[in-house]
Amino acid sequence: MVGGVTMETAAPRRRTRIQQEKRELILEAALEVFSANGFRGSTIDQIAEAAGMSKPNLLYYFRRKEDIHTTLMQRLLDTWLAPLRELDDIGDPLTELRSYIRRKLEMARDYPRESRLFANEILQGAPRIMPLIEGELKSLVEEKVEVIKGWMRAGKIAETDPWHLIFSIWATTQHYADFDVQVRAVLGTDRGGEGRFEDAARFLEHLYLQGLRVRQG
Amino acid sequence: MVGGVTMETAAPRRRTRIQQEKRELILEAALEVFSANGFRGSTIDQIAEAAGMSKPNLLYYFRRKEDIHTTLMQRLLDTWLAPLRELDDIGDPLTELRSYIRRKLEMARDYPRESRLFANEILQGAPRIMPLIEGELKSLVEEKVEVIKGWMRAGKIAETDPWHLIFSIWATTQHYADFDVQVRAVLGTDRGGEGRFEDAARFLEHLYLQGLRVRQG
DNA sequence: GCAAATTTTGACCGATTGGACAAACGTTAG
DNA sequence: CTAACGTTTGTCCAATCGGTCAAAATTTGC
Repeated sequence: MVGGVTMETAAPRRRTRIQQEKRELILEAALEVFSANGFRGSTIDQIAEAAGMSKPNLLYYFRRKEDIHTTLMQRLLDTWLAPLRELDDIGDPLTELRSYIRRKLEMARDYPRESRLFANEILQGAPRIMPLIEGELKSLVEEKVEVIKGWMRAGKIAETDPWHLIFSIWATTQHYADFDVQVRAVLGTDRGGEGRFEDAARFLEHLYLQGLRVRQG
Repeated sequence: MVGGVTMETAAPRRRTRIQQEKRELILEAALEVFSANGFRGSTIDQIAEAAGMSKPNLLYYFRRKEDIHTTLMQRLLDTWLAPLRELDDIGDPLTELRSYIRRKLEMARDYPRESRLFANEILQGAPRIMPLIEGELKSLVEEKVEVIKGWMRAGKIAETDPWHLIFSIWATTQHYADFDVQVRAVLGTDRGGEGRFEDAARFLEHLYLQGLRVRQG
């Protein structure tokens, strides 16, 4: 087959319709299983069952368990960093930051599995996505740190550490996905319903808007 | 032995010197292994090797893998909640909160393994410590929420949601233990040294003190 | 010093795991 | 219809897992 007229350009083979569909099915199932049990805590059998297929069948689409995980992580990082990418120079700084916080909190509410998958990976020392952290993520943060520094220099928001500002927004918002069971258990049945995200949004908005407001005098 | 003069009061047998020492050794090793790999990701062999003994020898002191984990978690929760227990009515509210934040951040710096062990357990849905969360932890938080509410009623700090204030303090401080590799990678070699905890402390102090200050006007 | 109790070890077991493989099955283009 | 290709499955394997057990080595109480 080497040198054949219809030969594909090296590695990334074109996929058939079935392959595309089944791979999506597997990734969805794997997200469910991995986020609940971690990488080592999840078995191929669990993922295969969640995807409604046999283990050898699953291994026909992903040759190794790790391949599923890395594919998942690569996709994840893109959507996960989207809110930060939108943080832009135009518009009022406090409004921009408030929008960013709200978007991050909405992601924690609507995509908790993605958040937990990511948290699991970082907790284990990020053995499989360290390059992405040191590359894509780091440079994006550096870019946005400059934006925030600009706001501070212009006297639009209080002078604080932009890096730790970003960290604290990550921490406070993702907390509601990663530590969800604890949050719900502590709040109890009455306060722990769906309204908890509204309460959290209100609190965080207050904390950050007043905390970053420029102090007069 | 039953009915002997020196009989122990039922279940909790007194331990020999060797048992006490070896159990401590095992728990220390297990903390290292569990916090790095999670419960399912850790093997008894790993723990045994880290403790410098053979697997059957380890199983002589803890009959099941889960026993090690639960023992570790029970001890952990006590020391972990100590800073919150110290949060007291006496003294200036903002000073009390600042001390609490500082203590929590110091724990993240000095006991990152404990933090990660806890995070791992919560991430997996807290299957082994849910009772402690719903019991001891919940009632402690409820108690401290009342303290904070008192401060708010007295006009000492801004009126916000005390539950989410506590959550956000947990999130922002533990972040530096649980997501340590990410924090260090993003900050880079120059800013990611030991000084990062000082920077974090300064930022969090600013954020919370100004964020909770009573607004005039 | 010695007997009883405690501690340590090597060998072993059944269950589960990630993955390989060839055969069987289905689909599709000509 | 049929040959070629893509898909699915049952079976199997070696490695690893948590845990058992009896025997050996050691410590301890007297």
